[in-house]
Amino acid sequence: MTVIFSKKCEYGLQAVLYMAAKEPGCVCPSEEIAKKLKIPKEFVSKILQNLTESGIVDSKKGKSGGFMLAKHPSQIRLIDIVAAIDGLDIFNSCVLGFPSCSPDKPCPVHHKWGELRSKAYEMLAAETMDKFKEKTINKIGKI
Amino acid sequence: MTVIFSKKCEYGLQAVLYMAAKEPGCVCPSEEIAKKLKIPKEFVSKILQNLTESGIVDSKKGKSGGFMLAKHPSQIRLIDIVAAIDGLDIFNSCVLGFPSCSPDKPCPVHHKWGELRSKAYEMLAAETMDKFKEKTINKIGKI
DNA sequence: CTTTAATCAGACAATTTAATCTGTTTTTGA
DNA sequence: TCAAAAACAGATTAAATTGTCTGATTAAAG
Repeated sequence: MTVIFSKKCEYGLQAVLYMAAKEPGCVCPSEEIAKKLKIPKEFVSKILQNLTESGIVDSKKGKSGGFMLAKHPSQIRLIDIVAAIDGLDIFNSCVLGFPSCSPDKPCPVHHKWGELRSKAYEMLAAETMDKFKEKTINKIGKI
Repeated sequence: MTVIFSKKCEYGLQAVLYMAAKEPGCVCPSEEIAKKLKIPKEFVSKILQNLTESGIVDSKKGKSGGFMLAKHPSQIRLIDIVAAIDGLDIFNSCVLGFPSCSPDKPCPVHHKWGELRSKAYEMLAAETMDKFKEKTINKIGKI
């Protein structure tokens, strides 16, 4: 099997995209998010608690509580979620699994892979949540 | 955590690169490969058995036996190893984990990510083992 | 004030992946 | 022929990831 992001990270990205697609400041209980995205409720709840610690999400306890974005969607980048959940190791470690792969000890694909990786990073760092509102609504309607 | 290839696949790529860097037709016992690459012997042995079934590697049992490449290094692409071990799902499934992501049901990053993914595929499909001989020798000397 | 619905905290279970172990078969070479 | 060294097969263990459960705490609303 091959993975880019962990399930945690995938769900985290989905959940934040979901919240960003709703009215700003809107409070979403984890159950709503879980149902709409068809993912486990307790799991998404845990993940959003993590993102709360990272300052990306805010939470409100008690009845009519739930989660909401802590910042305007235009201030949240895809890479912020990835960094908070999976970390940024993938953008530094060797794709072939060689130890201490670096410019002076490069693995055979160091340069070529590095280019792709940089492009991926740049993409994730350039795109903010506000750009995806319409696309997210569209996709979630079709799950 | 984030992963591109599984450990199996990483070790498989390393082992094939190692064999491709040696004299053509050279027989390598798994112990030698494991020691040089500093990876578990039994594990690499298992992986090379898999690659034998896929026709990328050949094996010779008994004393002075071991593994060797089944084809000339110029006929083995990086993507062949990936396909044999991890499969090519990563190049088809949604990076955000959305179900049935496709051109008519695209996820928010479908297009942008698709471009990067295609570039990665093309790279892995273009590069053959013979291109890496020198770089591999260099890297393994520094592990 | 009590019920209800939510986060939160932490333990637990299940699954997958990674790694190890044990033993068998095969082949070479002394 | 026999011992050594290898692949091969399959079971087992270990670790990480994913998912579930239980209960505590908090806050709103009747």
